[in-house]
Amino acid sequence: MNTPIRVVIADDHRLMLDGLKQGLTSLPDIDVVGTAVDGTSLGAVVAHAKPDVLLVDVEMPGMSGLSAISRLKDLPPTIVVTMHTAESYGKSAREAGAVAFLSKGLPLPDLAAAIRAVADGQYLFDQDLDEVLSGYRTPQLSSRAEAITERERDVLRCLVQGISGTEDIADELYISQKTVKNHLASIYEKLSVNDRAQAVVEAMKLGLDRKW
Amino acid sequence: MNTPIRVVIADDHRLMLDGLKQGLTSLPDIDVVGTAVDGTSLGAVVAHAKPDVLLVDVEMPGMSGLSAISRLKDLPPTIVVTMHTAESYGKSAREAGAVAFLSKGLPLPDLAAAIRAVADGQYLFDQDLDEVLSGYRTPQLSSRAEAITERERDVLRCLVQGISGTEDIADELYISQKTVKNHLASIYEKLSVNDRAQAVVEAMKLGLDRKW
DNA sequence: TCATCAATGGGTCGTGCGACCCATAAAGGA
DNA sequence: TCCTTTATGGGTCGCACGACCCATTGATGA
Repeated sequence: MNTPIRVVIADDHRLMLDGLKQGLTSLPDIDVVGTAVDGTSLGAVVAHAKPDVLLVDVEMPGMSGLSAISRLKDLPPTIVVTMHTAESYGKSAREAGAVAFLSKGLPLPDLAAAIRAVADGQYLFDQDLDEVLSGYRTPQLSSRAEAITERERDVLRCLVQGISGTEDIADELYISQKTVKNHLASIYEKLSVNDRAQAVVEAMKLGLDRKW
Repeated sequence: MNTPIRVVIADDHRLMLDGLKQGLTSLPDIDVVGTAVDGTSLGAVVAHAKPDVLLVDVEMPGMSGLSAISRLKDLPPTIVVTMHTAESYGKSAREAGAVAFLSKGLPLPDLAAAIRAVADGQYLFDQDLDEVLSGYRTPQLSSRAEAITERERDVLRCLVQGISGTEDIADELYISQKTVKNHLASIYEKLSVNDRAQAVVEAMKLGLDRKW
């Protein structure tokens, strides 16, 4: 199972910070491991959380996002975001050590893609963002989840929707009860669980309920 | 069960919009039923989604948030948010028909509290925000969920954590297997389900996994 | 004072569930 | 060509689960 990408977010607007944190954490392959509301505390947070990717707002009171990251040594791959669409900060962001420069006008899934991209070593300064991001749009599911076949997913979806009885699932999918049991047995093995309740928990943790 | 509060959000920054949407939707008592990225489309969205509460950013290109809402008739209780801490827009917001004016520096849980407050008929313009919000901090759980007792929640928490066997739960909580079964039976009745898998699903839908 | 409810516990009964054995048809890659 | 995987199905067995019945303690409130 690919370990999730560890991200630290810095933004002085708590609403933005909390929203991003929530939105990114809900993705199965991204973990928000720390946050900062100003430039001065950022160093300590990064040193402690050891993120794979750093996400910083340019506009911050006191120390700006750019001076904050240029002051860090051992800077992880860093994405700088701004409210302005203008590329005014683009050059300075690069000079400060950032590997990506994005607008806050971007949809959240694109930011997620950008995080995956920079975690993968990409640089994102140019205009053809879409081209680079397209390769990173789908959340990387863990290997265990990938092993779940189409039909097994159907069964799992029934469980997550509250259809838990063998007979109910069989009726829902137009197959025999025995086949349902066979699929469940495969699911249990692949998810390392041993009953329906645990399967539901694992399915939700892996994000299998959100991507279909 | 109290129906969730229906909210429409308008913000030109997609990152903020998507983040807020995600963060608010994850609350058990709030539903985001529509979004707009500019002032012009807001009217149509509100007319279609019929929200209980409207959340609007002041700073938006084209038509500002304020002129957008002042143009609406049948305006639902409206919260205006701004990036600036300054109360510069406060008066204009009131004049435009808003019932609350908040900074984006607010933590997300406070925004959620504010939404509950205005849905309840409160006005939020003054400085003693904390006092008003304090009464709305905890998400209003549905009546069914409220009926779940302390000990039953312990059992439910075990389930959500993947401890599903009767004996395992009994060991975890230092009680007999019989007591576990009794608690489970009560849970099933209160949640209108009939096995552990369905109980897990319901617990997560009601947000019982996030508030303890 | 008395009733109610939460939490703890007992027992019994039937069946649904999970673990194991197996087979067959179709599809797809080596 | 053959082997692997997927989806479909059969059977058996033992135990755990859920549905009922019940009691005792302590707290809380009418």
